Amino acid sequence: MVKYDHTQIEPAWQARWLARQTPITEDGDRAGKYYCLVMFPYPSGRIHMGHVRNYTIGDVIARSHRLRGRHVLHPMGWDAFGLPAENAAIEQGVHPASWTMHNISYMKQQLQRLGISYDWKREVTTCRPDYYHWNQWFFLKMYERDLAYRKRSAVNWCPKCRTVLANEQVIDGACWRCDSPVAQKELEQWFLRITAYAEELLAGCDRLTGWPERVLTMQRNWIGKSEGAEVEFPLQDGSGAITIFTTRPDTLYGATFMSLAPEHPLIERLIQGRPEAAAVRAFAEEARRLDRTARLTGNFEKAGVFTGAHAINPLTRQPIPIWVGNFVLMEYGTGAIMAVPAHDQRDFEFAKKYHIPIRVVIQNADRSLRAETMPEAYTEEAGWMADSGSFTNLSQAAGKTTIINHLVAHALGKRTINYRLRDWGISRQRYWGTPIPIIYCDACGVVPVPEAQLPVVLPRDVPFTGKGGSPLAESAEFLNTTCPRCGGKARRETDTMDTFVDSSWYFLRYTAPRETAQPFRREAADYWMPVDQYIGGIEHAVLHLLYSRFFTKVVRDLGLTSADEPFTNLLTQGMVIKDGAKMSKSKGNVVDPNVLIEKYGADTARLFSLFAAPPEKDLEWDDQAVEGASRFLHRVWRLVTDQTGRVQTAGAPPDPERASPRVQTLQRATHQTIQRVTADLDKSFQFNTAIAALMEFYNTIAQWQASTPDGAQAPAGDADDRAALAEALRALLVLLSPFAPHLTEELWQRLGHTASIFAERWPVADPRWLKDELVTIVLQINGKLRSQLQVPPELDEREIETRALADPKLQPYIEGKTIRKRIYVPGRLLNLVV
RNA sequence: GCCGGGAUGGCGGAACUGGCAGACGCGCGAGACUCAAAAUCUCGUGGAGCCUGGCUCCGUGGGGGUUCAACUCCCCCUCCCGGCACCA
Repeated sequence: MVKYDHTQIEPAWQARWLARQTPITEDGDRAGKYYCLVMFPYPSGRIHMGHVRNYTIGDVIARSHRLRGRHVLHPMGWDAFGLPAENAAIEQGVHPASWTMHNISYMKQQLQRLGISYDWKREVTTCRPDYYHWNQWFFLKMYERDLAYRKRSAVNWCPKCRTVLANEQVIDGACWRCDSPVAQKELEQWFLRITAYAEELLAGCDRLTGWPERVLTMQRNWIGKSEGAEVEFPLQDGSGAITIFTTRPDTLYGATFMSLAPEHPLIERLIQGRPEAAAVRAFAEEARRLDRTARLTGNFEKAGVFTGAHAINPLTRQPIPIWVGNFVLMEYGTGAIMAVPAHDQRDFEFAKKYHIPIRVVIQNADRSLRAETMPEAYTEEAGWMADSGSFTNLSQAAGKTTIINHLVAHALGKRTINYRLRDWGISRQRYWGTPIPIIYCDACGVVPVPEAQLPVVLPRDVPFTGKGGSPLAESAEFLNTTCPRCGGKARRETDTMDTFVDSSWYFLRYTAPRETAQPFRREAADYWMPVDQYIGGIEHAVLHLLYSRFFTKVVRDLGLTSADEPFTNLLTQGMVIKDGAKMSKSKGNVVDPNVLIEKYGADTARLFSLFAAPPEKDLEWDDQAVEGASRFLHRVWRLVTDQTGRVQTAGAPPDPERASPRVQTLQRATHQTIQRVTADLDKSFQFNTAIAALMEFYNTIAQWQASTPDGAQAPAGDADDRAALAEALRALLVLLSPFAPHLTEELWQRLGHTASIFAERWPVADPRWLKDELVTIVLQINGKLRSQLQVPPELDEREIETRALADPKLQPYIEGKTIRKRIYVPGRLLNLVV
């Protein structure tokens, strides 16, 4: 017998698959298209176990759909711009381009060693000018449509990465990449107007039924829609008004003061010449200096200062004091709020602290609220309007709409919607990214680079000092240019784009990766898009997944494709854990995929990473369980190679009617396994149970084989027996092939097939074999299991009951008792209530 | 605080639409092979008790409920993971 030697088999098949020039993307086309995409990696150096798991999941999905006759697109590429390359340049003196390209070729080779079936002819690398050309092109299109704009604003600054971060890239006040605390900085920045799509991005969440609920929740939270009204509060001195945003216009009669953000532009005018002026300035100054992380977490003392000025409550016509509050955010709403102590907990505390009146204007169900005795604000959106002029006694809900209508009718305010979502700041003060295609001319101002001059190529000779500031500004050759409009002296924008721009449309580029005249071809994109199955980590729940949805909508509105959403189904796979923690160099719990592949082979690595846990859950690494996966593959190898002689010349298996009981047993197992594995893959990618079913199937075949009558052992043994075995082994191999492609391909050839196992069709379960010959009927007395009955499935209820009543094990329970009720579940159980 | 997800043997995890809880794998125990070990193969393996065929009771985070029957449905609670959070 030949031993299973993955070191021989795997490289040989990888070479043959690669050499076979048939474009795998064009295989199939019998049952429609299927676009299977796994988030492309940043080429950081080498593949880690998380990648192994991730790409294996994608490969099993792609291979199984191909076997089932679909036209499958399964591409791979590189998210190749980014900071690590630039840091390597600063630390080791390697150019980011060489560092990146070197990593790509190494990681590509690693992916090939895993036997992942990518269509490498469609490989996309974002740091190449043929790709980022189109980043620039999209930027210009957005600029034309006012979806890209420049503004000076306070931005998130990571002091370690020495660059700006988008709001989405600040996690708990720290940099998403390096965890450093984020500072505020005033800078001129380019923004993409993602807020123009806020409503559509939010509404789309309801239709993304193929996405995990928690990702949708995160996106909804992030967009943070709140509906309400903007209301004008006239200043008492008649010199204008303050506009506030509120979600509770029904509480307007209870507004007893106002608060402005410390940055609010109106403050200076309000305090002009008042005795409070100095104190207010000092307070605002201090509030602005408040530690950003404290401010982000709300972890500071809420305080305010009275400006001395008053505004008029537009409904009560009463003057109310205007304060400045350190908790009011200039970035949200209008930077000014009306404060209703009785119905907002924060306002309540503030009013108590500064002795400001509290007015109850919404009563609870039993109308028992009294301003003097309330221990806390009543914030329920329920109850009855009180003390609210003509609105008194309306229900809270009716009051809300009626008051909004009243405000609109009297031009006191308007219905508005506010979003938490901010525009996407994309300027980065780093080198290794897409140059922003803008030119600044002293005469003409901001001038976009004409499309014909794209791409604006990233220059290679730039000093990497690590001192901060945009490295491109150091390159005189890049910086100095002529104005495309007037031909005069001008300089280029030296910031580069956030790398999330690159990954926001790469899935479109895969549909026509070598296109040179446009980002992609419409027919190709319309054929393949949307991605049927997208696979990646949960860490991109808001970042990449939100940006990609935004880009897709922009691209659609540019008339380039008809897709509304990029990804129909999303699978977020769990992390790979060892010793209770995420694998990381600093914790020293890393398993190197190369070592694993050398020792056990890619098939074992693949099988284990799918078997140990369902894909969405974290996977706890277990070296011993890896051995288990390897053992299973060895057993399959031995079983098939031992039986090759008997199986090679076997004919077709017999019909159920004329098969011997022995043959029936195996046939039934074969078809039930086909059914189970197919269902597990279809349902929700339950690879773990699919593999378990294959293991059980192996166990059945091996036991069946061990019980073969002596005479049948020979190659010329019983024909039906051999035919059933042949069918079982063929099914076993094909069903296992997406998981363990090398082993199954090799065994397939050894069974005498000349074509690849991947040219095979996925087996279809024959319904005639799915019925059991005997079913077990559970016998219960009062719902407790007391006995079992083996009966043919077609046996009727009456006969089963007769047999049950005769069952000696039931006698102690039914003797001398009256049967009050019988519950019969066909094919499952009979429950007698006594 | 709000939202989402979760809790099942020693471990990873199964269980259709309410119908035999613990599939499959790991580990562990016993045996076979071997001079021996490794590898491999066979059998056993939720807990407790009676007893050695077998039987009984308990058991899916905790407490109640619905039902002939609950890991599954309903109510309350605890703990864990993730997200959001002075957002007006």
